[in-house]
Amino acid sequence: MDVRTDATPYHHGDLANALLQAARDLLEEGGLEALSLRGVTRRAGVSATAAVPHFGTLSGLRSALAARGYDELADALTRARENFPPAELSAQRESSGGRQYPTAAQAVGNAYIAFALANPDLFQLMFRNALLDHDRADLAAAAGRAFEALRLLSGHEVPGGAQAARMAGLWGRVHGLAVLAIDGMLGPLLKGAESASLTGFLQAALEAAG
Amino acid sequence: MDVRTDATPYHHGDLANALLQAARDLLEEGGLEALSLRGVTRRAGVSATAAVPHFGTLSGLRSALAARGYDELADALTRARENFPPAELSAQRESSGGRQYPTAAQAVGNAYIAFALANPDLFQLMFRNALLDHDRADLAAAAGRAFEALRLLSGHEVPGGAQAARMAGLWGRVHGLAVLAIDGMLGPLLKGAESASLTGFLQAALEAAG
DNA sequence: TAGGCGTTCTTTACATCGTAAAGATTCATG
DNA sequence: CATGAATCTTTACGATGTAAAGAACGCCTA
Repeated sequence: MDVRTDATPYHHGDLANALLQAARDLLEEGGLEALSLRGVTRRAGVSATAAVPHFGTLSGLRSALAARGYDELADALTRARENFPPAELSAQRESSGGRQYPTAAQAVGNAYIAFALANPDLFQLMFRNALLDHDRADLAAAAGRAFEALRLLSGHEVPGGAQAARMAGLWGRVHGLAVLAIDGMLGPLLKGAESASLTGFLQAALEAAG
Repeated sequence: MDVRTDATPYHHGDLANALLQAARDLLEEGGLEALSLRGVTRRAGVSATAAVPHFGTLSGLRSALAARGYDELADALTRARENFPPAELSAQRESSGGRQYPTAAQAVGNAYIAFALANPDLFQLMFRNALLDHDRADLAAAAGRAFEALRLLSGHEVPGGAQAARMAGLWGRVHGLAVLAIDGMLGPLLKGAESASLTGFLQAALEAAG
């Protein structure tokens, strides 16, 4: 017997997206520990197990969220590369004959760090493979896109098989600075630095020679 | 009325250490998610809440474990610096006049990465500040020791306020490579590299110029 | 258009977890 | 030897992930 008299219909219509949005909110508000299936469904106003048909387990929800993160990261990296050089620098570049590709690669690195700082908890989730299910097709596809875009970190090719090691070195540096900054580990170093702003300090750290 | 007739005494004697050892075992076996207060006490053969007098909450247990990790990391870094140069290289160093400090700094970086690869889950725990309680004196002290030892990453001083940025750059590179390797992110890059071994690849990535 | 089926969502249930509180036991200190 | 502090157990409670069964809905087909 149909006893539903209130306005909310039995079927939500777009519950998967609503749950993902709620999950992202919870993640931003309380970090990874605050991301729970029950919390997500509670915020979306549905029953405690309503996420099961869409994501299965908690790891499924996390993976769907991480997939979105990888999509956004891939977009941010390719956008940083395509929008380079910025308009205000094109005149200078033409006159001085400065190298375009290296600084374009720097712009990609800056975009990587900017994404991490803008979405710290999502970024951490994306790189905790133990919490994710890489068998999910959407996650594997999005991560692949991001890794492909990551090659823009390297501005120029390098002879021999050293290209992979070079990529890893560049990636390691931007990734390490990103996670150290997210976890608040750079506080003491930042205090003894010239630039008071975190992004300025990270910029200097990126440019400092090894 | 005393009804205890079995051999196990009511007081354990060294439960704190036993719990920490059990915690470390659980961490190595099942990762961060497997580290639970109840699991630790279960493995130690005591009641479910026996850890409370020693560590308080779960975050307290994690912090005590992380403190041990920082102690070990500090030891590993200082040992790597003090044991440099290795005996087989001292003759070459004297004859060629090679720079000692930069390669000693490399040895410190290698020790950092070696520690992370040898204790992946402990390493991850140490750098997740949201899970730790830095008000605990032992954790703050051990972390301070490790950060002090970390300065050995920089082989020589640098003029002006750029020293902090240089330190961050060096730290970021070794830390980033360590966490990327731990999370299995370097697989695709490793496949297209010369050296098949992970440590050899990381070595090449460290030396690759930016 | 009516019936049936798969999907979506709810309800119920259960094991496990962190943690608080109170009691039992032992140690230490006077 | 007595008293209090520290250690450990027992009990209890709310929250979580997940499994299973049932209700409501959309859709496809006869």
